[in-house]
Amino acid sequence: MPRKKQFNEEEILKKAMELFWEKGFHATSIQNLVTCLGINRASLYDTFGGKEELFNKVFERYRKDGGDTIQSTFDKEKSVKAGFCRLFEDAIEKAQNDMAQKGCFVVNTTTELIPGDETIHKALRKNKENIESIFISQIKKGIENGEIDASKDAESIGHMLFALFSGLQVMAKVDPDPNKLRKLLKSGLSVLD
Amino acid sequence: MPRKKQFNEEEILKKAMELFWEKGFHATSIQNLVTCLGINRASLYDTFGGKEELFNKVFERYRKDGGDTIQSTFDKEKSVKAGFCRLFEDAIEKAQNDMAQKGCFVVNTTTELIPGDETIHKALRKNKENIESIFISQIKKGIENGEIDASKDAESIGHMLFALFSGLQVMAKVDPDPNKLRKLLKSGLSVLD
DNA sequence: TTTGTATTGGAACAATCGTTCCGAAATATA
DNA sequence: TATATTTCGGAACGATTGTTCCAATACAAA
Repeated sequence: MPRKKQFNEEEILKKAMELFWEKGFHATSIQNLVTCLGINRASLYDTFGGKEELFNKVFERYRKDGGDTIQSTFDKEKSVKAGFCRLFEDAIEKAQNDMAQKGCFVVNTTTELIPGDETIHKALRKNKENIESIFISQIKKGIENGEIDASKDAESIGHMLFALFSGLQVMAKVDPDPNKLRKLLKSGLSVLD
Repeated sequence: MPRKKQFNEEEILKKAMELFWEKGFHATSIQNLVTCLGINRASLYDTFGGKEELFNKVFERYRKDGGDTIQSTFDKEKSVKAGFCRLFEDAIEKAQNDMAQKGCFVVNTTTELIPGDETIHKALRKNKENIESIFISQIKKGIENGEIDASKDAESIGHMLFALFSGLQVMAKVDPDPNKLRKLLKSGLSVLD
């Protein structure tokens, strides 16, 4: 009986993500969304609830995808160091190809929505713990392998590389010059040697 | 003949900075400013021009003060390594004492106002070059001193420590736990050894 | 005290904010 | 084809946005 949806929900979420990612939460208006997504104002509210709910849904998507991507990046590489290298190289390449200089959606949201939004804060804390624990277990794996010196402290390096990863995303917004970013990367990953 | 200003312009700018710093540009309304600054709406426009001009003025202040503080931090310490250590320790302590978890105004502005705002973009690029050049010249000084191994690449490490510094400010918003931050710092500064 | 300028509170501006509602159009099932 | 249900376009909501203007007030200098 019911009429079919005339839009692909996945594609709409993708477009919404792009917009929120580029402009941030507060600077993105419903009118922006309606125009950009190409769906009706009423449909937006019927399907997604409202601006805040849409943002949360979109953000959770990005966050989850990001975590999975990081894990699979390590899985694809045959050494721990190569994994970290690939991870950072990918980020640099993405920054280089991103004409809008959107940076990282997670980092942008961190600085925009904390303090104030407890939902986002909780999600970000979870995200941090998730990625850091991936980093740390990789480093531990490397130590067991003999690939990384056993005198290293996996936790310290894990936290440090997470901070460096975040910082790289900030820097890429100001100056995405791949040469500087690669230099930075080389120095940063030297802590594993 | 003219009546004296009934408010201290310096204090007003300080309060405005606090507000923009905590909430960001877009989430701060003129009404917020009027209420928080305690001055009249008309006075705000007469004295500072408007929201954007006020923000730019406030931001430029923060940026300049920040750069000067960093330079004087190095000047006060007797070794290069101690300088970097003090710089990061100070940032950690500030994050710890900042109940509002505002983070760093420059980092927040970077992620909120780029892309789109060319004025801010230019100021941020200048800021980055300024601080990086301080970092790099300190490292070079350390190499000449013999304090830092001559095989190190000053520029690479300079870029890297700037990124780490930015990343630390992002992390501090999510989880300002000083223990983790100090661990991170220890690993990060080990690139100088 | 008078004069001249600045600041003040508050009204008012058009524009936009996020959100809601409704009648018309569309379409999968019966 | 008839029915049920949803999406659609668009108007409209009250609230708030950044900004401007004005008459009243306050105060330093003449």
